[in-house]
Amino acid sequence: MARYNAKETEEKWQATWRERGVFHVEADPARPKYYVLEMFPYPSGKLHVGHVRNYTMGDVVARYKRAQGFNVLHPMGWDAFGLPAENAAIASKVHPKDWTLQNIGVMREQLKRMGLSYDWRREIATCHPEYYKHEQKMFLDFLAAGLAYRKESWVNWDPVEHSVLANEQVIDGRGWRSGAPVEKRLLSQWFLKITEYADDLLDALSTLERWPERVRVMQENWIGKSEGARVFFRLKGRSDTLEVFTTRPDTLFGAAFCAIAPNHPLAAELAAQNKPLADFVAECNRMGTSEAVLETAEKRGFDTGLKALHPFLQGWELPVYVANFVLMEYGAGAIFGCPAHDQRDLDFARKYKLPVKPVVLPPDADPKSFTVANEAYTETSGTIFNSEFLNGLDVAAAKRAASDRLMQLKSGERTIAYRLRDWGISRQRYWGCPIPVIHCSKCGIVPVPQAQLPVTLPEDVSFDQPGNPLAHHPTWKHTTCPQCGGKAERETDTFDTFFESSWYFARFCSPRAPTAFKSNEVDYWLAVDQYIGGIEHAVLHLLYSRFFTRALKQCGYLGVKEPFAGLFTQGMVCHETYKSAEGEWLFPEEVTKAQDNSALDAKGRPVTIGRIEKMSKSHKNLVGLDAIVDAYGADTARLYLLSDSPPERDLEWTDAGIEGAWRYVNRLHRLVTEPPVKLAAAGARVPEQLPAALAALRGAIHRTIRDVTDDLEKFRFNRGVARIRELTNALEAIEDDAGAGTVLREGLEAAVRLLGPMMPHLGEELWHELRPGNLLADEQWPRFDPALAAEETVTMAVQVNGKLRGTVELPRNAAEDAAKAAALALPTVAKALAGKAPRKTIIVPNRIVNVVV
RNA sequence: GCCCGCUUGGCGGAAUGGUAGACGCAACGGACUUAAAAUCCGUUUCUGGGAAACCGGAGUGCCGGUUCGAGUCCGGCAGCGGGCACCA
Repeated sequence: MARYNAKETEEKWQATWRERGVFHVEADPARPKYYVLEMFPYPSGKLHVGHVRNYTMGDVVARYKRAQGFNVLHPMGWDAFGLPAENAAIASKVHPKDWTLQNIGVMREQLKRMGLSYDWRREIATCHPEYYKHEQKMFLDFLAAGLAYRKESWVNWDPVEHSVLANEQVIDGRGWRSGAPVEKRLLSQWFLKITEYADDLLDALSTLERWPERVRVMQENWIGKSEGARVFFRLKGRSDTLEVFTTRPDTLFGAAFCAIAPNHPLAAELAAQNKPLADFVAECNRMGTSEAVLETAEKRGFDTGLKALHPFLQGWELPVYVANFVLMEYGAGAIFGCPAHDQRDLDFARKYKLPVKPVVLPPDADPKSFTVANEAYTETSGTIFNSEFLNGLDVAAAKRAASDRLMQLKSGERTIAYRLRDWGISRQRYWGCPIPVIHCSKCGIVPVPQAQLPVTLPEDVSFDQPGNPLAHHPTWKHTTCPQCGGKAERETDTFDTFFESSWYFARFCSPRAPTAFKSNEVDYWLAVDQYIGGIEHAVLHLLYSRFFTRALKQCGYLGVKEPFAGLFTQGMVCHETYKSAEGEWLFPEEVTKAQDNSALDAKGRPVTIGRIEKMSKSHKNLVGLDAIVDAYGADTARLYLLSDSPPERDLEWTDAGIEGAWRYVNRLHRLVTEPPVKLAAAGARVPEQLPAALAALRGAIHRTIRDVTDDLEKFRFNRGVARIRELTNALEAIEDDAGAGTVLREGLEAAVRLLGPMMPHLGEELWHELRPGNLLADEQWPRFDPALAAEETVTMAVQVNGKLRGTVELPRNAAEDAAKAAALALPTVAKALAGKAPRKTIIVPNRIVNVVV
């Protein structure tokens, strides 16, 4: 028996699709559109099977929507700027551009072998000036609109990457790529005003109905909105005030101290005349900010001797401390401490012997005896006491009353604080988009005139010394000031690479347009209807893109503010890990597994089988894509990636699993090419009257069409595959009878069409076998007949007191009396009743009869 | 600490409040074969009785509740995973 020749077949149909331009697409206002997009890859080298899971899912959606008549945009490109290219340049003397373009070449061919339905004419790579020149213009527009600005600030410095990182790129105090503990440095940097949109980014989350709840919650937490008040404390003996932020103005009468951040301007001012304070501030700045340090760090303060005057009570003086736990970046960089109702303030108060006065009385507590010992009362239920005009109010009312009084006294106002901070976009790296500004000693910072764009990267760079090659370049940065014509220097920082990925989805609509976007194209295609990618971008790329789209809208580029109407976050592909006796990671192909599941390396030495982890270069637990496609074909890999786990969960890649998918590919191929009964001619009608078994099979065919369609709508690919396998099993078991050939044909055609989006090459091949002439890719999605899908007889479960005692076969929609009679006629039911008369009978039509005694 | 999510056979996983374990993987037994591969058939939640056909009992992390009926809904607990966190 001939095995399916995947390689030959897949190449044949890929050539056909390519020659006929089947997946070329143009905007067409007369047709409904559907934009499917998978997060585009960084061209890091070669693809492994873990990379292609989300492309496969996107392709299923694209092909399915196409078959349903949508005008489907499904593009692919390359997030081509980034640090690995520079690291490769340093390590192996290859130019980042050459390295990147070469990788793109390799990966493009790998993707093409997967048979993905991309319109390859729309391919973009973000490292080309034809792409990045547009974002240079965007930046200048943002600058003009006040959405981009430069400031000196304490930034996250990655000592391994020799560059700044955004807050979103610091994970547990370490660089997101390098894993190195991040240091703080004071640098002048470019920022985008994402905080300007904090409220809108938060509010609009509720409109993203087709986003995973999880991602929305993560963005909500990241934005971190807190409603509260600013309080201006007058300072004794000074004319200025100290501003603090609090979410609990209701506890102002419980205040015991104020504290400011070590890098607060007031701290700097006081330290100038106070050596011990200066030493304390210096010590705080030396301290790391990693999680481990913070966990163990002692809460420490330094009494400045300054006194803050309480806004509500004349003569009440609070000591002002510099404290190591107060952050300059949040709120006002200063707090007031209420020890009774904040655990950290309580610890601080005990340490420095400050008073602890409770002002919120818990429900049922006695105002005369209630005290706070070692645990602050942080709940917001209770009544305010010890608080003058706030006494007797609940917490919410007291917050309002306190804020109102602050306003009256001009000692404060309501405000909202966000955890979100502006997006620092400067990177001290070569392989990125140059920031189009010029530094002039006379004119200051001057934008590059739009007519001079793009500012292109110089190609003749050297990576011999650490730091930014652009800064070391002998000539590139030297230029003239566009304003005064004098000597000036170019900005040598480049954009964070998340800049490029914040608008690429819109560029795909008109990828060769001379301007960034053609309005008729972006208006037609955006927003992306279905976006697919990893959860790791929940607060990176996905938040930046939402902000960027709003900024582009503000500057007149686009009409939409939300880029992605639907989002699906797929699980990762995992694999066992292997370690040699020396403790070195081993690739799966270096390991041989024995029957008892023990493992040996190439030289026969024992190998430790480690945890199942996400496929990654660092763990070497990779399965190369080429080897799998060579051995089994793209369709087998696609089927496995879709069928073995629900798409949002992780999937473990195993040899046995891919073998199982390969078996099914061959089985289906055989079923069509060597059918168990002679197939009727194409287009032959199914007879009206069929033997019972064939009628039942026909019902199953139509139910499968109905249910698989529903599964694809709901991203339940694994369930859909299971249903089609069930149908295949039933078709294999068909017995020859009158009309069998027509029913089998109907079933096979349905199965092939339903599997088409998942296994497009096999689909074309089998469709060609069944219906020579038309491409499956051009066929409509199959329809089902509801009358046929409805079962003629149903199996009803029969319970006595909720316990299953048997089943009865009845005609669909049988009368309740008939169902009851049939159920009571069962001997097992009679036995369970033990002579007692049924008290009640519950009947759910076509499902269950429950006899209650 | 706060906020999410998850917990079903040996494994991945199915089940609009209505027959728990579809579909697959693995394992075991058998057929075909000189043999292997491939393929095909069968068994496989646990457990009691039985030579067998078969007849029973228990079972979806744990405890409780709602319901004629709970994997599914509600309350509590545990474990695992994730996000945020000196955030005032």
